[in-house]
Amino acid sequence: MTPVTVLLVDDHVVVRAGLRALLDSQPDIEVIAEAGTGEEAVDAVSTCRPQLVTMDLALGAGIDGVEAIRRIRQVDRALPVLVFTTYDTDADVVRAIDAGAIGYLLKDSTPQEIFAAVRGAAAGQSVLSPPVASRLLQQIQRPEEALTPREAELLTLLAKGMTNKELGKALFISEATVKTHLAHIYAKLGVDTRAAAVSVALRRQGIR
Amino acid sequence: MTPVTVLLVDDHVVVRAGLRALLDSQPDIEVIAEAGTGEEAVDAVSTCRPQLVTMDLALGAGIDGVEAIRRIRQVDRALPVLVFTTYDTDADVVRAIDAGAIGYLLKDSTPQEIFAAVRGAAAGQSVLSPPVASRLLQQIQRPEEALTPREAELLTLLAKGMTNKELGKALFISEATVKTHLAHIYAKLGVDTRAAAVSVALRRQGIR
DNA sequence: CGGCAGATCATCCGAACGGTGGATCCGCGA
DNA sequence: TCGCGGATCCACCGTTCGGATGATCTGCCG
Repeated sequence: MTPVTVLLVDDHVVVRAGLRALLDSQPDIEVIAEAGTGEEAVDAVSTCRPQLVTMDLALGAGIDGVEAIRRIRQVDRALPVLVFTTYDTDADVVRAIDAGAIGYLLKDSTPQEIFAAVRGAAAGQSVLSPPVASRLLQQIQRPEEALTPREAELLTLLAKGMTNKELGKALFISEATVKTHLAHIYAKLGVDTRAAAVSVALRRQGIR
Repeated sequence: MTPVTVLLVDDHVVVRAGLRALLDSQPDIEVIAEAGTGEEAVDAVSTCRPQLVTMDLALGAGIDGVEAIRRIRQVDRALPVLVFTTYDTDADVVRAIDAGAIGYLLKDSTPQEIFAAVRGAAAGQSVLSPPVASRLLQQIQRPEEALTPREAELLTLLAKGMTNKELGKALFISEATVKTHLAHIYAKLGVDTRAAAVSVALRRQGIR
């Protein structure tokens, strides 16, 4: 039988080299291309026609991993994309799955887990790292903690240290509305000050 | 001539495999051992006697990279340790250099930079990734931005979302003193709200 | 010894914030 | 069609915060 052909996408040469070394050690898996940016990845999908893509979410320059997934799936909706990244923040996982990723693997996975994930994803099965899976379950089990898009938007700006007045101008809403959103955010996050909310926000949604 | 013998320390199998693949492609460099935790690394230094150690700072379980560097240098003060990590937060760089690292390399470095760094470090030369170097220079050129220990302490607690009153009780000082410290912190960080200060604090000192 | 930096405390005041309790509008699904 | 959740808005009120300013005490370095 022919091996599964894989395209690696990661901006770190070292990670690409490592994944290639690991995957090529398996007779039924073959890395046929690498890409260091999202743009390269989209091109490589067209030219190399891999059967599976592994995708880092943080890609340094250019479009990010989520956007790359989206574009790849515009080119080939059947092509499974397996996210392979370091962090499993709530927002990242949801955004990646939303963009069409078939699985979400953490970089500290064991080789066995990685092989199984690649084979599973190539066969069309969803694969999630255990920590990611439990996170998602939590998210589902506690929907009351899920911020609305507008609240998340506000929280992001809040994390920049903006005042209510500035938030209002930035979002084209009144200061009163800002305060209403903030009150909702505080309730959902279990805090009662903007400083604490910023703290939670930066931990949750990763760093910027 | 005999190649430089290297011990790789990183909790990610993929990264170890990648570095090994890269370094072993060079005739004058030879990876002789790998370690996934700080404790393993210290043991491996004794048993394998490498001429150079590459060290990730985030090691998952057990002691962290900085502590590992410290212990390795207790075993062999002449053994150069090259930090090889993803992030270059101010605090990390300073702590690693302080612990005795001879260089600080970022994981998104090119293979050429990595080879040069390994050869340089093995020869006893200090090597810093350009972004890291510029950061350190900034730190030195703007000592006025350096927070006093007390201010840093306060900032850490502030990042937990505490109010002035709570900060005062936690640090056994009056609320007035808290405000004085905060004013100094704001001036040094170039912000004027506690939320913005928290934001800066979390970026600077890494997370947690 | 004299000064300087750090830590401590104080007071005052206007601005910003957080809590409470409303209100309207819209779209979506039961 | 009738809710319900999301987004928007408003007013009131007490608390907190940030800025300005000045003061004392300590330890250290020249």
